[in-house]
Amino acid sequence: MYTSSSTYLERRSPERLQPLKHDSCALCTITDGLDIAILLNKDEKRTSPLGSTYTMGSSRTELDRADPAPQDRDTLHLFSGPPPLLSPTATPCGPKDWPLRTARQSKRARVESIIRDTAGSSSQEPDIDGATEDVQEDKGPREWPPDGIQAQRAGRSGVVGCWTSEDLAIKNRHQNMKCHPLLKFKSSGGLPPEDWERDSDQPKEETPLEETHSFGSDSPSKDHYDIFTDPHCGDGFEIPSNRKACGRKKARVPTASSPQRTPDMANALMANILKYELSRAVSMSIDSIFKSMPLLEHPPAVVVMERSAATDLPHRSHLHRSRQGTPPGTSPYGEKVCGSTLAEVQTEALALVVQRPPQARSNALCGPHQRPHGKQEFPSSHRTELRSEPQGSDAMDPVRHAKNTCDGLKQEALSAACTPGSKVRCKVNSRSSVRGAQSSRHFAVDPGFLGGLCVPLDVKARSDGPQSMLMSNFFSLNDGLTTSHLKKAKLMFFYTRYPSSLVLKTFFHDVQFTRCITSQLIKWFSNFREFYYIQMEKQARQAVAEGVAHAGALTVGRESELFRALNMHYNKASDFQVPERFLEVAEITLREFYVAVSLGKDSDPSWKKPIYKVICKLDSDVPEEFKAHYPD
DNA sequence: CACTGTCCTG
DNA sequence: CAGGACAGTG
Repeated sequence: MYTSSSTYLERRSPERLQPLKHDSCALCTITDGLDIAILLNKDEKRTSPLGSTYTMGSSRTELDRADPAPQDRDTLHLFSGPPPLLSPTATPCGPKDWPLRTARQSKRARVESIIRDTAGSSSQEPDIDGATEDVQEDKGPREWPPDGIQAQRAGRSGVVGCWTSEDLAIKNRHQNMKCHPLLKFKSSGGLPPEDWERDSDQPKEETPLEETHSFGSDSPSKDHYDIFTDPHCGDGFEIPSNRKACGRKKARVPTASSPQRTPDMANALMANILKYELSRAVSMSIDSIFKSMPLLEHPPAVVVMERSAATDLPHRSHLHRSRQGTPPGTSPYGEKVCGSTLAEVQTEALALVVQRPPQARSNALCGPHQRPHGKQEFPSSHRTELRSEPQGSDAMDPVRHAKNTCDGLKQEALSAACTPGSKVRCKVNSRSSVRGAQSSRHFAVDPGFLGGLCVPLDVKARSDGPQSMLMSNFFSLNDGLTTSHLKKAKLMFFYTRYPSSLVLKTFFHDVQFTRCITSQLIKWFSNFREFYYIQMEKQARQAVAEGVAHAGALTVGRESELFRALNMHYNKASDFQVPERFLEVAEITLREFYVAVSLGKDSDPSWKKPIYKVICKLDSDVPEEFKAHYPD
């Protein structure tokens, strides 16, 4: 759930850092949580502005504020994930001889700080909350960053406008604080990253993904005090891989003056804090999930929502981009996400939302397949196979319903998905739709799931994980043509070689007819015709070459070579009883070609056109059965 | 100009 | 089977 959110930031952060690395001014423009770590890191290098992270946390308890450590940890933890930029061999960000021992000391110091603060230890400013105390307390090794920098950041990032009155009140009480870095989260997403952060701060919350990529693997315990150096942080600009660790590590150097407290007290306090943070994190993550739900419910709105995505929850905007063909490894912000893929980022969350037991899924969406079949052209021996395809039109009903609820704008958006950039999309659609099945380079997605969901072929082929699976399910359900559609089209070809768009819409009523879909269907039939005419011409030339006396001598029977070729192409499984009429039409076509060839008309570049004209008049009505089901 | 169909190519 | 170029049509 929220893990993905935090992971998102974690993955992203290194990228955001990149440009900053060499340009300290860039700090001013950063609007998400990253700069916090940067600031902390940088500041800590000189001295550390710990405690600053607290003052503005208006929603936090006094206890929280009293101790900068947890907050600090949280903040830094934002970058504790498996940054793609980090190599497994990343060197520690701090001195190599900073061992876990130091970490324990830091922990201890933090707890002590909590105790001290809650006990109402002295402060130079009586009405000041813990943050200031912390500042005072850590005054030795830490300093506030130059006011100029903070003010600059505040100004440029527009953070000030986001301050709550309480924040401001607190701010006013702290002359040293020009701006609280954490406030920036308010302008960058609504969900305080520290909350996501906190989530992942709990070892239990760590996803397998994070574990595999845990660059802090040196310490299996996921101790956040592990120290790593981002290889991209040159010149001592250290970005903790376990970023929080890095920053915190330095920040939390215990002071010699730290009073000793009993471990029991510390534990109790820590437990309380933990409890509080946990419950808060859970509720926040639930909120974030619900915030992103509308997206899933109204797929066509994607384009419309795109604009706001940038200012929305990061993982949400991320979804948009992924869906819109953002090249793999490119973040919604156009940055390369080195190493990790965005798909990975979303994997857990989406899997949680979508995955259900195959059967339940199938039933839920598609329902029992009801085939109003008459015998007609369908041999009973194949009835089972035909019925087995759960992609009845019923299956699409939910989608159609959803579509119907869309307003014009959304319809337009959906249409747009197939127009301007549509070519790309269409390509993906049909191209992979046919080949995807065979192309095993596509990924392991529960086939039962996809089939049960009546997911378009392209989706099946493209699915490179639960992420794209979810995307596609909601986005493409009604704009993709499936193999079943293709098969149906081929069988329809036995009746109509030149279907009108009305016929297409009638018999493919379960797909959202965009221009893209329409032309794809038209293209299909065009291809069918192409093959058909090629076979006819080939056969006619062969007849001419064989010295067939007259056209009447040419017949097309079910045993003929010509018919076999055609049947193999349009009815590969031979599970469809080809209508007699088709044999007649084929015969007529063959004779037309024979006559033309034998008369030497083929010297005319457009000699086939008259034939086409004849053939297009031979179309017959497509049986009603084709409206009802997929002959797959 | 948009759409459709054919032809060629991959 | 799809994409692209091209031509014909309304």
